[in-house]
Amino acid sequence: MMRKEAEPPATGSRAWQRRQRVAQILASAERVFAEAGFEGASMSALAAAAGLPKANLHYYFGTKEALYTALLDSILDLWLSATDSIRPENDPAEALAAYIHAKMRWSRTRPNASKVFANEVLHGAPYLGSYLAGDLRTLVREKSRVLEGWIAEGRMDPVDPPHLFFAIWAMTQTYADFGAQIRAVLDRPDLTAQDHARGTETVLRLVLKGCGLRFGAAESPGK
Amino acid sequence: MMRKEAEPPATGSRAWQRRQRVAQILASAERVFAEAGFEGASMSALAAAAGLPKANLHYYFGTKEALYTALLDSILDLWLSATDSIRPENDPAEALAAYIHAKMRWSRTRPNASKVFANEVLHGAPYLGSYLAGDLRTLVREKSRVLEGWIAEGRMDPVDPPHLFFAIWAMTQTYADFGAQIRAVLDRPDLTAQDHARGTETVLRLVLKGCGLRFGAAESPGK
DNA sequence: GAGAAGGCTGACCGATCGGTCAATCTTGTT
DNA sequence: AACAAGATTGACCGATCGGTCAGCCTTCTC
Repeated sequence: MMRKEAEPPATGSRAWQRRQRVAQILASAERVFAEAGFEGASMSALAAAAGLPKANLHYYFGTKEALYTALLDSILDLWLSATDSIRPENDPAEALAAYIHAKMRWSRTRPNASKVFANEVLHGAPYLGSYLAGDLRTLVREKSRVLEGWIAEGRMDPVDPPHLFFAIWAMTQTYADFGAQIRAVLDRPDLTAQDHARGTETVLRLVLKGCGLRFGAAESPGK
Repeated sequence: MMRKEAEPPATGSRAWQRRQRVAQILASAERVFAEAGFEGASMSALAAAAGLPKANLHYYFGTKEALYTALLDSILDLWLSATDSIRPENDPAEALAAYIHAKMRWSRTRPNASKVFANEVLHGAPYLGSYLAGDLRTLVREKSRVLEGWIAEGRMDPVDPPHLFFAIWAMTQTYADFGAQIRAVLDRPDLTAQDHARGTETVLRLVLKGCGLRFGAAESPGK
């Protein structure tokens, strides 16, 4: 649950190589955990996906649980980074639109990360629980206060801020988490750029108009 | 994927007892599969939850996979039953509101069923795939045509119908599937009736206003 | 009330699970 | 060149997995 950057080790050094290996294992593990879930992903499958012997994963992470939580930890950073646009001095419509765009982009570019997160929460968040009740709750309260400010100033309709966040998370992440269902219904082997554009436009429309804000076509911000 | 009602067997008869047992096993299996996923739910755990010896489950269902697909099958009926209100002769606002209410009610009363379904889709719908590409796709096309009719008549804004369905599914089911996250953020051991009311109101607001339809408070249908 | 059929279950099976470890190889330091 | 520390791996472990089966019990039929 901690983030630390600091002293980047010299390229090629021992510590650097170690980080490379760890990153390589986490990248392939993200795919396996997304497809199979925590219980369904076996250490041998994770090892095969990483192109390494099973014992090597245990050398780096100790246990399957530790590998999983390390992966979750790396995914969490992505989850929070998109709310930056929601600040009191910004325009509500532009801020929410930027947030939605960021979330939709994340679903398109990192669907497996989204699925790992979704799977964790779906099964009761046994490892993420304390984080959800901690950092995330704090973040939502903070951003909710911004929305309440906008509402009090008459800049948007009185939408319940936490529930608005739940709705935005749900609508944007569904394109990653439930991509199989969307692909099946739309009859596509993969979602096209146009599908994503239409999805983004639909989410923008519901949220912006739902909050009493202006909504032009996807990329025309004018009134 | 088939539905059959026909000849209800006499109470107390052999066939009747068998159905009772099957229903009892499916009910407890729904809970276990929802909490642990397909791979995470062991036959011994399923047996313990049902209060029966493991071999008894195999007697009724043969394999774990058969038990799982039987459960999925029983859940699917619920999934489709709520779209009845979306018919050309109905009022768009009332029809969508009824649909959303039905979906929200389902999330509150049958969260485990929703989770089992979500877990299946999340991991690529290996068992439901053909259903999603069959019955569900057909249903969405049919209902989308109704929405397109309303749009053509100027009775609602030009929202992309399939994506509107994706959004509604996502927003309503999130209260079941990601309930752990919502409870954590709201700091509740369980969601209250008021939480659900606020969630319902938020979804109604986004969808109705997003579609250019009237939206009064939750239960006041007036202009 | 005897036989058949269906319901039930303890004991067991091979396969696979997550994890361990000693031996070996590679790399950095001196 | 010699040594230490880190990295790698095949072989192996006990536990648990899904599944099987022979035998017992209960219930219905005639």
